[in-house]
Amino acid sequence: MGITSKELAELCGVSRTTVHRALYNTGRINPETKEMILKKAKEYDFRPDLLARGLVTGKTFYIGVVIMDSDNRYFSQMLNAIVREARKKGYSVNITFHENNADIEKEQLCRLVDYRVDGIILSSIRKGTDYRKFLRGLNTPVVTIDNKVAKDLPFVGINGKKATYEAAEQIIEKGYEKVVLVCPPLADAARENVYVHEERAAGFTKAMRKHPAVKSVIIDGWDYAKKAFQELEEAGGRTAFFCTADIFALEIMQYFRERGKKVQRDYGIMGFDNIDILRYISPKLCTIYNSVEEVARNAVDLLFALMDEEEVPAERIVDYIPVDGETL
Amino acid sequence: MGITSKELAELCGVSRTTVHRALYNTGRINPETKEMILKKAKEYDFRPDLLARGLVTGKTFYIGVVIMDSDNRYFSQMLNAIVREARKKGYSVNITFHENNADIEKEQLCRLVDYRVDGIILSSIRKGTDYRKFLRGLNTPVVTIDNKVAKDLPFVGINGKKATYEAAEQIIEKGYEKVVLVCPPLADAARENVYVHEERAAGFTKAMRKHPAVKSVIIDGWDYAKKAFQELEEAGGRTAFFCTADIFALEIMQYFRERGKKVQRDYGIMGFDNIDILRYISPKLCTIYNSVEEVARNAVDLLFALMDEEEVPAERIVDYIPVDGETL
DNA sequence: TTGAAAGCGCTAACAG
DNA sequence: CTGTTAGCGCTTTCAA
Repeated sequence: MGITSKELAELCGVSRTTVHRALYNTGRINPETKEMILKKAKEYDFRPDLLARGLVTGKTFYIGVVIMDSDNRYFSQMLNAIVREARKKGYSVNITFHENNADIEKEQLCRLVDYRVDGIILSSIRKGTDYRKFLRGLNTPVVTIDNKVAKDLPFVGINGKKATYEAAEQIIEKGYEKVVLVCPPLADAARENVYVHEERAAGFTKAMRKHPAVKSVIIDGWDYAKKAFQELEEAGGRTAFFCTADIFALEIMQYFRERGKKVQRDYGIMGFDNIDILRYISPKLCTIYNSVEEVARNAVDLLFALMDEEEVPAERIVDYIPVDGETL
Repeated sequence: MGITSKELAELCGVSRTTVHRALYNTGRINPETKEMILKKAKEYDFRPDLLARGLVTGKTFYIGVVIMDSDNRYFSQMLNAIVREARKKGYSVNITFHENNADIEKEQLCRLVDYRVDGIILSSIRKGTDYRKFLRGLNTPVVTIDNKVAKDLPFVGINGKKATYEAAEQIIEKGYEKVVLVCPPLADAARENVYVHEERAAGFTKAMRKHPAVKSVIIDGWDYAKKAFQELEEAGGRTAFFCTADIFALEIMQYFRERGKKVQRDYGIMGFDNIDILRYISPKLCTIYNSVEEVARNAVDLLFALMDEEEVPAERIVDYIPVDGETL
């Protein structure tokens, strides 16, 4: 740290108030004193203590982010976009991970509030009215992303149900006789908020009901690759796997490859999210673009609106975009 | 925010000091008053204002991180590890990106200091004694990672030179008659700190000098995929590409695949870093594990030592680990 | 046009 | 064992 405003004031032979006025053009001030103060300020490289300012103004120009972690490719892209957006508006980002642990999530949220962040973006693993009450009790604007926590909490996400509905239709059109939904998180639905995946599963089942002739299977749980392989072996017609996240698709392709199964020849597969690493994967995975940048931008935007206490619609649904590939 | 310590004191009918003593076991206090205060504190969910505390104690329990961005897979893994390590020690992380812009880097560093972070981890794009002076002038412990900024600044990284030296030897042993080093950042060496890549290039050239019979080429600049392809076409013997980052290798493999070249049959290739997405890439890329977690752990560790004003060796070199694959 | 004084919420030295 | 007081560095009335 350099010099304080008090020291600067002494150096200039004026009061702290005058220094303040010179620096922030607030109130009337003699142009000459102002210039003199600015010169000295530059000379001594005065920079205000942001902690002290935050304490008195009640604004820290910080936003807090609580997500699972940044190992997950989707989240690290999200984080990147959030930091960028925030910076544009002069905000810094305080990042924390809950690591899929409900207690940690709560703890981190409290900590952020105690640091007086101006707002929070949260991808929660919790849900329900109790938790909504807790979030409200923080007395800090919170925007939820990905997983919806409760109906009336600000939320940004995509319409996953519609996306998977349409995708399933498309798969069926291609003539697959058996379509397997791979959705591991469903197994955790009792303990965690897996809204994102439930929505995607819902779209799938809705589509399958329309086509009773096509065989349909749902796989949940984290030994999904093995289960998927069994389904492929049993077969009973051309089989496609629809995964509720790209990462599951990649794991399965890997698993199948090691067992001599070739995509397109032996099976079809589709993912969801269009994470950036797909660029390096061959053959190109069919997927659905869950526009991270768009979600991030909207989340930050909505958060700022809430911080300004604007009356805003509490929900923003961003468009998804189907991405063509070579795996169906 | 909930209730303040002053309000809590009133509620309990004692002074703020007593409240403080009850909460933090400091100094003598009547067990009964203590219990009473703790009970009330819990009842009203008192949590101290961390900003105010930071202002008075001079410690914020924040560390700042300045890296390029979290699009880069290496950095997002790094970030993840740093946040984890920091949390273990009760610290939060304030994350900022410099986006390869020297001015932004400086600005972000200042901002972090003005927020009184207790220490900073920096992957810089600058170097030299002037910049070292600037960093010293921040009066905040700074640990540099990846790129060394100046000799006597705390630094954590791996021995890239030795790693590439050994790797090059290995490639040559496999009988390749031409080895191409792909190191795009070298083209930016005048403007940026590209220490990491310079080191890796140095190890390569050192090895090649030992084997004058093997043809050796160096490619820099960001149209490297095209250039690499030209080298392959010209050939003049079995050709291997040694890339100073996995990501370059992936781009090249992609580029070559689109042009009908098959790895191992038509060329050999090796990367550096062992980023996590390689797991999904087939064939498995030969590479060198740049132990992110290890680097992160050491960086945080070293930073804490500096913050405690311990006399510590300013440099920690972490081991790399060669990773076998199917691309040579 | 300038300055004095209060206060943000906390900690810490010093009295009682 | 408890309370008073001062102060971290800033902003913001209010008065001169």
